[in-house]
Amino acid sequence: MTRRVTIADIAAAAGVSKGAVSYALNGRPGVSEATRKKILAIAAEMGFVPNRAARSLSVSSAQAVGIALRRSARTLGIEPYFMELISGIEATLSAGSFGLTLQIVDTVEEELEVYRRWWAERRVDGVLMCDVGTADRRLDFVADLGLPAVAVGGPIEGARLPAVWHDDAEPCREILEYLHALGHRRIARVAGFAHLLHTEIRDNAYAETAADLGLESMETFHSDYTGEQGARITRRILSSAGRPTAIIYDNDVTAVAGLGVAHELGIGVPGQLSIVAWDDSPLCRLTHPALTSLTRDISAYGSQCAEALLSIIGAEPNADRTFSVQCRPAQLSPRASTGPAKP
Amino acid sequence: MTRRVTIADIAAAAGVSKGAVSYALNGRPGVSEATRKKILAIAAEMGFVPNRAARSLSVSSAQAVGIALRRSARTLGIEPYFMELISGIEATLSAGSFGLTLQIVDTVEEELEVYRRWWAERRVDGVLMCDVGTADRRLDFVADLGLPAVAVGGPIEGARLPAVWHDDAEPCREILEYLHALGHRRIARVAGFAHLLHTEIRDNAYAETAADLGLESMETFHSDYTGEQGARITRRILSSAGRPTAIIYDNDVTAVAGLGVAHELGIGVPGQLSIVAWDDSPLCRLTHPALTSLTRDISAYGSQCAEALLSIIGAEPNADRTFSVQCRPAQLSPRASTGPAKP
DNA sequence: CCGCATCGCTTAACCGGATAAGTGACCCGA
DNA sequence: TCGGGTCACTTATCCGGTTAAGCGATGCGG
Repeated sequence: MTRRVTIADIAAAAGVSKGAVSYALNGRPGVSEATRKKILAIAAEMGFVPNRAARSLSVSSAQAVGIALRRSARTLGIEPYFMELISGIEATLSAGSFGLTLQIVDTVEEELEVYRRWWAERRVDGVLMCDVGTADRRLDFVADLGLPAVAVGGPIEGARLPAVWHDDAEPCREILEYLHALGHRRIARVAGFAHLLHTEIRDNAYAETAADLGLESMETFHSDYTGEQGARITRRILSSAGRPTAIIYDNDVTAVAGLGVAHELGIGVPGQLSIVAWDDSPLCRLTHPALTSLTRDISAYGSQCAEALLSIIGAEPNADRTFSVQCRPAQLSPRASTGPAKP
Repeated sequence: MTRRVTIADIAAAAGVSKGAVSYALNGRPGVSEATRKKILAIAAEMGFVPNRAARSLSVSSAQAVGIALRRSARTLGIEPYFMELISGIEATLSAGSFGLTLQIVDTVEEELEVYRRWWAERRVDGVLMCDVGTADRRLDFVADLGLPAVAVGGPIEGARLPAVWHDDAEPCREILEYLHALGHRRIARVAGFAHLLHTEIRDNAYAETAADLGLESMETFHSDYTGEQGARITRRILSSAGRPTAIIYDNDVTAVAGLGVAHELGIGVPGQLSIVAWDDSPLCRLTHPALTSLTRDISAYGSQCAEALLSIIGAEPNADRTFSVQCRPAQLSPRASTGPAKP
C-alpha cells in the first residue's frame, strides 16, 4: 500500500512549485497553458485525488450535506418515501460531487444537537429538514445558527429559509370531488401525525371541500403512519354504525393495512368500500385490488430539494434565503380500489 | 454569526499555548489537573467543537464510514431491509461518534470508483458492502486498495476481509420441514438475484432438503426482488398444470405481490395455497392473511456489521482482517398464510 | 529608452488541530 | 551541593491543500 499522492509529489515530478500545481488543477490563472497541461497529465498519471480534509481546512467547506431523520427504524424501513427521497437527493448531490451524511435521531433535541455539531465541526455545508411541523423549532434554530438549510415541505409562513414543497390542498380537493362523483357521501380519512405541516394543510383542505360538496360526514383520524395504527383505526371506522363508503389514507402503508382489514372483515373493495392512498409507491400496485392513489415523483422532489440547498450553499451567507420552490402537485391515479358507492 | 471557536481562542483565554489546550482536551498527559480543568471549563463555556477537517488532516482519519448501495430507487424505497440495516448501522456509528456517508450507484464500476475516490480523499475510514455476490469483484478490489471493509453477508471462502452473516441454510431446512409437516409436497420458490451469495446458499439448501424429504417438486424462479416480477412469476406458477400448494418467497415484497396475485386468481390463502416470506418486515403483518415469514433482527445485524468495521478501523492496518462474525439465524414466525395442504 | 503593466511562477503564510522536541522549574537522592 | 529525572508547559513542525504577496522577465506605449 503506497503512500497517497499529494500536490507536493506532483510539483516535484513536474519541476514546479506546489502553488503552480494548485493553480493548474483548479483551472485558475497563474500558469501557462503548456505547464497546466503537463501538470494535469502528471497528476492523472500518478492518480492524484485531493485530500478532502486538507481542502476543507483551507476553503472551509465540507462538500457534503447532512440529513437527520427523526423516525423510528420500523417506520423508516417500511415507508418507501424516505429512500426514494434520498435517492433523488443523492443523484443531484453526486452530480455536484457533494456527499450525503445521514443520521437517524430519536428526539428533536437530539436532532438540533446534531445540527449544532455538524455545523460547528464543519462536517456539512448545509442540511435538509424533513417532516416539517406546524410550529417547528428547527426552522429558527438552524437560521440562528447560520447553517444553510432547506425545508422539505411547505409553504412556511415567515420562513427564514427556503422551502421546497407542492400544493397539497389541490389534490385533496381532487380526491374528494372524484369520490363525490362516484356517489360517496360518507368518507373517512386516516391522516398522519397531527403536528406535521402537510397534515394540517390537508386537514383544512378536506374540511373545506367536504363542506363545499355538502358531504354527509368527513371524519379524520390521526395516526403515526404505521400499519398497526392504520389497521386499528380502520377496524374502528368499519365497525361503526353508518360506516363510511370510502376511506382516504395519508400514506401507502396505512392504506395497505386498511385494505387488509377490509379483507379480514369480509368487506369488498371496491364493492362496499373504496380506498384511496397517498404517495404512490410500488406498494400500491402490489395489492389486490391495486390501490387508487396520489402519484408524485418523490425522487424528483428530492432532487429539487438538493438543488435548492446547493444553491444557497453556493451563494454568499447574507444573501436572501427565503425563496420557495413549488413543485408539481400530486396526480390522482385511479385504480381498482375505488368504485361507485352502493347505498 | 460569530466566528468559530478554535483551540487558539481557548489558549488565549486560558493564558496557555495551543499545545497545552490540545493535550488538555484530549486527556493526554502534559498538563496539570488544575490547568486541564480550567481549560476544559473555558472550552465548554466558549462552546468549542473541534473542526473535523483539521483533526482529520492531522491524524489522517475521517471519523466516517461509507456505504454504497447498488439498487434502483424503486427497490431501495420499497425494500424495508436497507433502511432497517442502515438504522442499525447508524446506531452503532453514532455511539462511536462516527458519521455515515451514503451513496447510491448504478453499476459495479461506479461502485468501485466510489470506493477508490472515498479512500483516496480519505472521506471515509472504511466501507460496508451489501449484496455480496458469488464472484464479487469488490472483495479483492477493496482488499487491494487497503480500504477497511466489511462484507454484509457470507460466509465467503478465502475472504481477505471480515464477513458478518447468518446461516441461511438452516432456516431453509426449517421452512421446508414445516411445509412438509403440513402435507405440502409440491412447493415453488421465488428467489432473488441468482448472482447473490445468499441466493446460491439458499438454492443449495432447498435442493438438498427437498431431496431428503422426497418432495414431488421444488422449483425455483429467480427474480429481481420487485413486486412486478414477484407478481408475474406467481401468475405463471399458479396457472401451471399441477400447481404447487405452497410458495416460498425470498423477500417480503415479492411475497406480498404473490399474495395479491392469489387473491386476483381467487385462490384461497392458506386454503388452497400456503405462502412463506423471508425478511419479516411490518409489511408481512399488514396483509390479510398475515404472512408466515422468517424473522431476523436486521437492525441488530446492521449494528454488528458496523461494530466489525469499527474494530478493523481501530486495529493496525496489517492486522488480520479475515475474521467472520456469525449472527443469529432467522426464525420462522408462523402466521395465517400457511396451513395444511389439501389434495 | 524608460516606466509600468502583465505574465508565469515561486515563496510563504494560513486553515485548525496533533505532537515531537525543547525548556525551565522543581524535587530528590547521593 | 550537584547531577539527573520528572513535571508542566512552550515552541515549532507537520498534515495537504489554498492563496495573497513577491519577483524576475517580457512586452509595450510614450
